[in-house]
Amino acid sequence: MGRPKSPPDVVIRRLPLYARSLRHLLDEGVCSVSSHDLGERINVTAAQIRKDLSYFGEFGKQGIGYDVVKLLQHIEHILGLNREWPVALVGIGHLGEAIARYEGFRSQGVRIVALFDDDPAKIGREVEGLPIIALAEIAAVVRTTPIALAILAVPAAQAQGVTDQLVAHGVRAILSYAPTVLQVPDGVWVRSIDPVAVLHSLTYYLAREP
Amino acid sequence: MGRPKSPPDVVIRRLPLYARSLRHLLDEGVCSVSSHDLGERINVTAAQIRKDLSYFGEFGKQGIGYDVVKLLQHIEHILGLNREWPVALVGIGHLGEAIARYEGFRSQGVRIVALFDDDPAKIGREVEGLPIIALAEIAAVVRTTPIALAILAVPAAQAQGVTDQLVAHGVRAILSYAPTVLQVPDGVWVRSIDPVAVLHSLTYYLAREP
DNA sequence: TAGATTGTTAATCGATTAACAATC
DNA sequence: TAGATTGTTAATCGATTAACAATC
Repeated sequence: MGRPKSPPDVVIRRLPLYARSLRHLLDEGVCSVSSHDLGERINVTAAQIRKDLSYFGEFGKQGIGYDVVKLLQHIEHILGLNREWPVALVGIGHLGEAIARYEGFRSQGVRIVALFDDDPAKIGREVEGLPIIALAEIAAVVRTTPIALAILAVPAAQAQGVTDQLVAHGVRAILSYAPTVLQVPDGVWVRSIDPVAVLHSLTYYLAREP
Repeated sequence: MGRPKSPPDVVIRRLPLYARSLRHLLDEGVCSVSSHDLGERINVTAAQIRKDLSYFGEFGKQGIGYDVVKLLQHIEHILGLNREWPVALVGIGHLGEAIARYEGFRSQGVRIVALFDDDPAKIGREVEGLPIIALAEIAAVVRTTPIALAILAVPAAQAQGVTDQLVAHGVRAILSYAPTVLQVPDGVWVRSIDPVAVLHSLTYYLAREP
């Protein structure tokens, strides 16, 4: 009978790329863009962009294209980027520190508000104005600032344990840099960034070339 | 008439996860594993593992499963991880330095052999025993050590220019951390790590929850 | 042997692309 | 108006899953 399909995850993962590209267009002073031109910038077909957007509404004008400002606002709203999500960063080694300092993370919709690490040598140090605190203190932190989103930059061996603690304190989405597959209950979202696995898939093609 | 299909990229991207899981099994002293048990560890169905492996040959025994050592060797060979691929790391900011120092990158099959950055303040400094050199020196470097694989940790604005230079000097696969879509000629492989885009897709689900 | 598990084929599911009426 | 481009439907393509004969 056709209740409206909810958008597949693969579409949700493309929306941030559309948003970024629209921000660039905005910077360039472009007011209006067609699905074709937008697609060219990110190597996606025009049909796919239109199909993706159609899950959420009608944002364009026939014969014209999309108003850059309005489409960007719509997508940011869909993604929840009109709010600011407080983020916990767990694991302040070299990588964690780079993440804490990375400009790009001070972006639309998310803000790192707490740094956790259980190494006594690190606790108390500040990075970018935020003190490093023990993970045990998360209970106190979420009492004043509920944290739904966390970034995990701990060694693989600790990743599952830390995940369990985060979830127990209300975290419902995790971006993990740990090279391991995390098990989480329903209702919790995990995405992994796995650069070594990516490198290891690239070598496949190198090994097979002329 | 059915010449054998070449394995889809999605299969190639899973192989490194199988390999990693097999290495863990090896560490645990497990000799033999079924597609079911292997799949459970990485949230993949048994059927998918068997189908994936079938693109490359027959590695198991009915009634028994797979010999861990042999399957691992096969997969590493398929991925080209039996060789060591010299890797160039370009962009030694906070992130680049974290990558250079990251234990996990000193892994099976790949080794960072050169650090590039064009910031005069950085050139000459050493990280983990490797000197930071100007990108212009890549011509000299590849003369002695041909480099097919590069990691890009430069700002988005420089990413395309750096990519063009790398490709001109023989690089054929790039792992990019720059939040931008790179354009490359045929025969060059690019994979992007885009943590901000991933965060921005997670907020979608957070925004929609109870 | 009986039980387990592979490799493979066919069925299913889902995502992408093509096409086009609607309309700016 | 004529040309351009949307939103949507149907067709295509590709990936995943189920099922099972083969066999250890």
